[in-house]
Amino acid sequence: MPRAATTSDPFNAIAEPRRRDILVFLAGGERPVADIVDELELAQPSVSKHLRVLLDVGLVNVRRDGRQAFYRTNPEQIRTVHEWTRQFERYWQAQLLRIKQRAERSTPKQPPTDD
Amino acid sequence: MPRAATTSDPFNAIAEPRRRDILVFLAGGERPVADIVDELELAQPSVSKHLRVLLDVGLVNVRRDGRQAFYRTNPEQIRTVHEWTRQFERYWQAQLLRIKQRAERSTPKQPPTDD
DNA sequence: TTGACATATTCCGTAATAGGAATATGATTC
DNA sequence: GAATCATATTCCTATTACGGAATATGTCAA
Repeated sequence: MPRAATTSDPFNAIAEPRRRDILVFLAGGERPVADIVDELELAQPSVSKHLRVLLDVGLVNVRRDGRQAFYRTNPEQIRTVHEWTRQFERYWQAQLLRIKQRAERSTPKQPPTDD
Repeated sequence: MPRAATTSDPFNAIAEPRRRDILVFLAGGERPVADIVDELELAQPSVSKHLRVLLDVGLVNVRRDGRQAFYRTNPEQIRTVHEWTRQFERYWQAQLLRIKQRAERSTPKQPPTDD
């Protein structure tokens, strides 16, 4: 089985670095496609294709006005990924605590608590 | 250019759902490969291959003891993804606020603030 | 209508994927 | 040393991806 489609979920969609760049650029507010092309220095068809993927998974929204298309990031969908990673928060906090305690033990002004 | 290698960064590595399952399973503490095979009901070679990818990007660590290999999630590396998504936090908070305000406006007990 | 403009799609080629089956490596036990 | 156990790697294949170039679609202006 090959890799899952980029349009299958936000995890696959944000695997591509250019798409992450686009999401960051569009986070502040809606922008026409040409602005993305100029700012990120990508080919226009490439931008349109990336936007298509992002649109399919709901990571961006469009508003069409005349011949322009204004895209903006849909932060709610990024939140999906944020929440998944958040479940590991307690583990990296524990890890940081252990590092801190180790540092305190090497300069024992205060008696360290147990591990 | 095809998609970036799964071993290029954590974003690509966690694009695969089974790898996310493995990371969650290994978050609580180290486990031998056979436990992953049993718990997630995957073929053993498949698990070894996924672990290889996760190891290459630093999402897991190994401790080898005899013929067994004990893997555990390295939460610090997942934090990379968490921090990237976190930059959108203010935007989805603003979005939630707008939704809340709209709800208040439809039952105007209190005068709503401006949009 | 014609032409210019903004964006989207198609076609092509190369490269990487994940699963399955078979096999390899390496450690223990007899 | 031989058999067994735990894990890793290799080979194969179908599928998908992304970039580039060319082209299509749709809108506005003259």
